[in-house]
Amino acid sequence: MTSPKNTTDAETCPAQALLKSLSGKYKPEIFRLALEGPLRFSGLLRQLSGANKQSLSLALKAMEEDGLLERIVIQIKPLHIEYTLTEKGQSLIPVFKQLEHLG
Amino acid sequence: MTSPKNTTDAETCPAQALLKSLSGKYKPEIFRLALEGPLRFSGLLRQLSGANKQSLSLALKAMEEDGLLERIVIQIKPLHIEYTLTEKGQSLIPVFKQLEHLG
DNA sequence: CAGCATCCGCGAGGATACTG
DNA sequence: CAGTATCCTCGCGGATGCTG
Repeated sequence: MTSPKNTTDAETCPAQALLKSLSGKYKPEIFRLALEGPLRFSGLLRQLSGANKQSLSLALKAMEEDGLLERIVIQIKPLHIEYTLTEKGQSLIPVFKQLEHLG
Repeated sequence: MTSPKNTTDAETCPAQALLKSLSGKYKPEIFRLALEGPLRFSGLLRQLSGANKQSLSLALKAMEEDGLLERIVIQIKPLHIEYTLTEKGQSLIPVFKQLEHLG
């Protein structure tokens, strides 16, 4: 309320939103890996050293609910599931790189 | 190790260090208030709505140990104590404003 | 393979009482 | 006024076992 058109306002600042959506131990790294192509659950488990199924599952679900990732079920047995960046996720790539650059 | 002179390297990136030193519920706001002048304990307690003495005390001590704030005792009874930005703290003001601007 | 249910440990932060 | 000492709560993340 201090200034009418502030670029850091929550609604107008995608960095704000992204920062919130990526709050969590593995989410930033998951997002970064998603830049390189579709993700698989078991692949992530290996790449995110230290993560377990539970943590990973929760992180992916949260990112899906935040509209960052899309969950794609490939109907073969055994099931394969891919996670890819949504349109919204892709639109946030430049912001992500900015944040990454800051640390 | 991916690139030799990366601006996001911990040692070369003041944003990194500041982000770390300001991790905590009240520290960013304390820093911001410190820009406007010397801080007093009881004043902060009022301005940081929700903070209690314990939380504030720990935050101030951590920021002091991180070299951001200087603790100045004014020897009158009852004791008054002021917290001001150190040289290092002042040197980080531009970085702080950048981070603030991003959210 | 992918994911949920359950249990556990830890650290941040809050409430309150006591002290110099 | 400016803390310190305890105690408590809560959420994140880890470990493990079961299921489709």
